[in-house]
Amino acid sequence: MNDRRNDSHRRNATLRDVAEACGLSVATVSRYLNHSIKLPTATIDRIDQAIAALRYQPNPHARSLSLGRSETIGLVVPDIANPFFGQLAAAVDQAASRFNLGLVLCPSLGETGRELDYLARLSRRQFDGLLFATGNGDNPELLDRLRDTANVVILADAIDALPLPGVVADSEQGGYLGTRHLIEAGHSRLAFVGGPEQIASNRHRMAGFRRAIAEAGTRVTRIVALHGAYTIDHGETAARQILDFDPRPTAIFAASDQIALGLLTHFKQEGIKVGRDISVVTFDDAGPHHLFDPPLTAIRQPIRDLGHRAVALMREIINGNDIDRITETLPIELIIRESVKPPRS
Amino acid sequence: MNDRRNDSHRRNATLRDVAEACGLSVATVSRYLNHSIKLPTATIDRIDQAIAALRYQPNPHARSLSLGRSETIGLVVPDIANPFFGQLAAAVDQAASRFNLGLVLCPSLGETGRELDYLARLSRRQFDGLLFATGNGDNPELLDRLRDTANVVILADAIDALPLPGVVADSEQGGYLGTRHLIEAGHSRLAFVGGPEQIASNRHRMAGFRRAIAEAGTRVTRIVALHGAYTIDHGETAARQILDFDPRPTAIFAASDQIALGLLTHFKQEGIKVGRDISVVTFDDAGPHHLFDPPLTAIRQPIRDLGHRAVALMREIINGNDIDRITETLPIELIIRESVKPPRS
DNA sequence: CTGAAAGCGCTTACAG
DNA sequence: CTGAAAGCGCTTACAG
Repeated sequence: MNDRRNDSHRRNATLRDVAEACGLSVATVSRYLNHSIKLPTATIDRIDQAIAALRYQPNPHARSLSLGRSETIGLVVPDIANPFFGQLAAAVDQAASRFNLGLVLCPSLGETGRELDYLARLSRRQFDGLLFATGNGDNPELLDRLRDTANVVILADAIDALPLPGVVADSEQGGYLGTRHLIEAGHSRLAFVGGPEQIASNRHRMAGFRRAIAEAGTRVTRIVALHGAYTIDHGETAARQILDFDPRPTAIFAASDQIALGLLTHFKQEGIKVGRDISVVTFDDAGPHHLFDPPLTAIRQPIRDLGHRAVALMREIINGNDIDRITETLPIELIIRESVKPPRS
Repeated sequence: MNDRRNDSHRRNATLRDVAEACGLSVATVSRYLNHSIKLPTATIDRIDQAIAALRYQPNPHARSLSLGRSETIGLVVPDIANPFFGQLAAAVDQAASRFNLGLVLCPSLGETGRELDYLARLSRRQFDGLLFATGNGDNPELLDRLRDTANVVILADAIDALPLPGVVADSEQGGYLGTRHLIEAGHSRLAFVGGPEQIASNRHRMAGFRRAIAEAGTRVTRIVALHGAYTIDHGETAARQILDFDPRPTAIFAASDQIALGLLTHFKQEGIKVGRDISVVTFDDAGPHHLFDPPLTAIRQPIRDLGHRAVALMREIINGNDIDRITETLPIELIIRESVKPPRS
């Protein structure tokens, strides 16, 4: 016993150490720590002193094992190096830490395998809940697992096929506003460069694109849609294709920042000047677009609100409150900069 | 007992469930799973089938509690929304997952309190190791804790005061190369806009800046150094101050991308054209700088290598191999774009 | 080689 | 109100 005591500055102190140190049972100290007991202030002081002296901190594994929950949520994102997800992660972290919820980042690289793995860890209660941003909402296996998994909230990219709680930006309205802006500038040949054709965010952005075009009637004479992935590579490829069309589209709606980056990179390489030679609006607006040449007009996602709202929803779920299994839509905003100009006749 | 069996499709299966299912003891199954036993193939098949049928997966909390380690490392970064750290996190994740190490992101917001908290969790074995990127390397309390904490590797920002294993970019050489580039373009009035004055990365970048100037002899006639923080705000403030100097510096070395972003934002606002009116080189190069107006000349950090090397070091440490408690320096690269031009006479 | 049992450090239903 | 004890689901030293 003395041995245990003596090297307790080496080992981490356990609940038992502090209980012994103040002549109480571990049960009492545990209850005190979990606020499920009222104690005389003298006792409280003794405990607090022992805790301070021993630098006691609860072992999270033991606690989680016993409790069957971890007080931690996970955030799965396709690519943490993408500033949109970086900013989203920062927003989620801020909200989570306000509620004393741990946050672990779960990068999926867009791989369904990794996503399923995170779901499995959820069911092992390694996480109490999972905030799920995925571009694989059309994958049957993933849908299957998602269907009978509780404590998931969809984030950033809707999954239409399933009634799941979630928060996303208003992609349809974003597609609409951006495209209308293009049309109002006088463009009649439009290109939509999108992500994976079947996933909700892409379909919604495309739907908004279509709505603006329908509204414009005969003013729009030509449309091309190039679906693919929300990546720089796809943007570059699409840029190449667009330059080859005859007649060439004069304005592009890029369904994500990464796509726009690819577009701009290729145009720059080819000496095509955005604004003057071709107009572009992007979606997300998670980059320093005001410093671009030219400054990039964009549909801005409400990143902070998305993150905060998702955490709020998750808290409701974890606390056992009933919640609508529908995904909420947050408003987007058109940020007009200088990448959209009238077409040169 | 039958009860347990019957609802085992509801509960998560435990090791005991699979042991019962194939008529073995939990000890044997556990040993099999941990590769510390040779079994007849018939038995192996039985176990594998039971595992598959019950969809068994080990409970990570139980495992960690029993083992006293978590097979997880943490990455503490000041700001996950900063693309430099986002890209660093992606690199670390890639390396960690290659070794089947879990990674949890620990955003510190630059707060020492949070950093100490992560260190405490490390000593509770919530992490087996911590990759530590901090701008608080001059904080005495943090230094104290770091001194007697094992399993920490310093990342991205050196801590000179302590002999700790780590990996950083060659800030001194970066400061030198960037500044020499400015001087070679013909500038004689130079400004250094840095981060916190006392931290290693800033001092090293400043030292490189000084070395280039010393080397230039009398060609450089005026120097101003504006230390502060690696933030956009500081960049904006510094830009304002620089414009007020008389005579005004004609070239700026920005010690981080965030600082450069602030600089450029203010200059743009004021109608000062970078390249023409003032030259700028940035440090980090984690943004789409080739698309800026003008494209930003930069010192590029070897982000991927930093992340990979840090994980490799951590593995050595975790595996108990002796490792030098020195921080390694990785080479940087000068990326010449168009934000540095000769001064207008 | 295999199994029964102790132990990891908590929480909490159950008795007193 | 408080404590002894069981239990969370693993791993592994110790016996057989």
